[in-house]
Amino acid sequence: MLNNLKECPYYLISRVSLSVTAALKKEFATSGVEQVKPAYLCVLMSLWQEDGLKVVELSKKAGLEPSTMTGLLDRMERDELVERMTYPADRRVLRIHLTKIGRQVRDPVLKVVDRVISEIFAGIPQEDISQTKNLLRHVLANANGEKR
Amino acid sequence: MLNNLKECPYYLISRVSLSVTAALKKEFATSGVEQVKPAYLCVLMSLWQEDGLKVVELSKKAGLEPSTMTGLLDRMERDELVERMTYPADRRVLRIHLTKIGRQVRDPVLKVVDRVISEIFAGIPQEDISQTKNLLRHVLANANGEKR
DNA sequence: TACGTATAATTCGTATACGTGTTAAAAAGG
DNA sequence: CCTTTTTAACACGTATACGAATTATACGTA
Repeated sequence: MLNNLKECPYYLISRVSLSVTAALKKEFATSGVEQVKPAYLCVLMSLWQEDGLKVVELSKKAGLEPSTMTGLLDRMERDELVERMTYPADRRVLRIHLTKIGRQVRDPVLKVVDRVISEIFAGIPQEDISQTKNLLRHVLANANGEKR
Repeated sequence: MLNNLKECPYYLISRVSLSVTAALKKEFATSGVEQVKPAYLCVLMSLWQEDGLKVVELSKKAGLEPSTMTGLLDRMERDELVERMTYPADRRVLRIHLTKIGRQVRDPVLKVVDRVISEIFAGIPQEDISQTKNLLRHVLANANGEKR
């Protein structure tokens, strides 16, 4: 039975997630992309690959609930990174499009992400990082598969 | 340059953290410990080891800001798991004590945590889990060490 | 075509976390 | 002592996330 916080994988994963979020937030704020927040990343990366996705498609890719995506898009629209556009072929749907700024921040944002990730993994062999990424993907598969 | 969400370690870690949180929440709710929320764990585990800690000590152990701990303790007090007690020797300090319920939930809560963790890591060799835990501890050390 | 069902997006209430600023009390330094 | 600094806890505003309920629209079927 677990009784030490530092031995608890849940504690470790949560702490790392919060630490990386804090590091990204700080770096965005001081790297000329002040309007970008860590949570925006999953939307931006999806739209840089394919612009004009629906809210449902974005939530699916990001692994977030649609209701969470609504608030995220509100803030991203306020920060002039995306726009919601109506879709006449299905009037329930909104297509999310990058603004000019949303396209322009791509390179600096990806540079920040690369820098933060390499700092956070400093001194850890690439092989270990790959193995951990595989383990995390396995865990996600467990979590999603066992829900049904 | 990263351009695929599934390759991004930050995405993987965040998703796993949220998945485990959701699984714990659901299991607590259906295992006779309805009043326990995943975020309470870091406080409960600290107090089960040593009751009567100060707010600052709890935040330090949990890796959370004191202002976050205030809200957490508000909810835990509302849910009758802990009480704030004044400390005459230093009137700025509040000592956090487990209630009777707070002590009673220990076994069922730890059982839920064990169960959820073993489900989430199903099919993954113990050795890989240990290696990942080491990597995460290393990452946390990087994150904390480089702040100064 | 009309009705029931499904889907897209949102709203609302709650939980969790941060950072800044505030207040009270203790500690330190002259 | 008295002033300055530090410390403990909290208040407040904001960001992020969930789930249940709601609204508008589309779809399937009788």
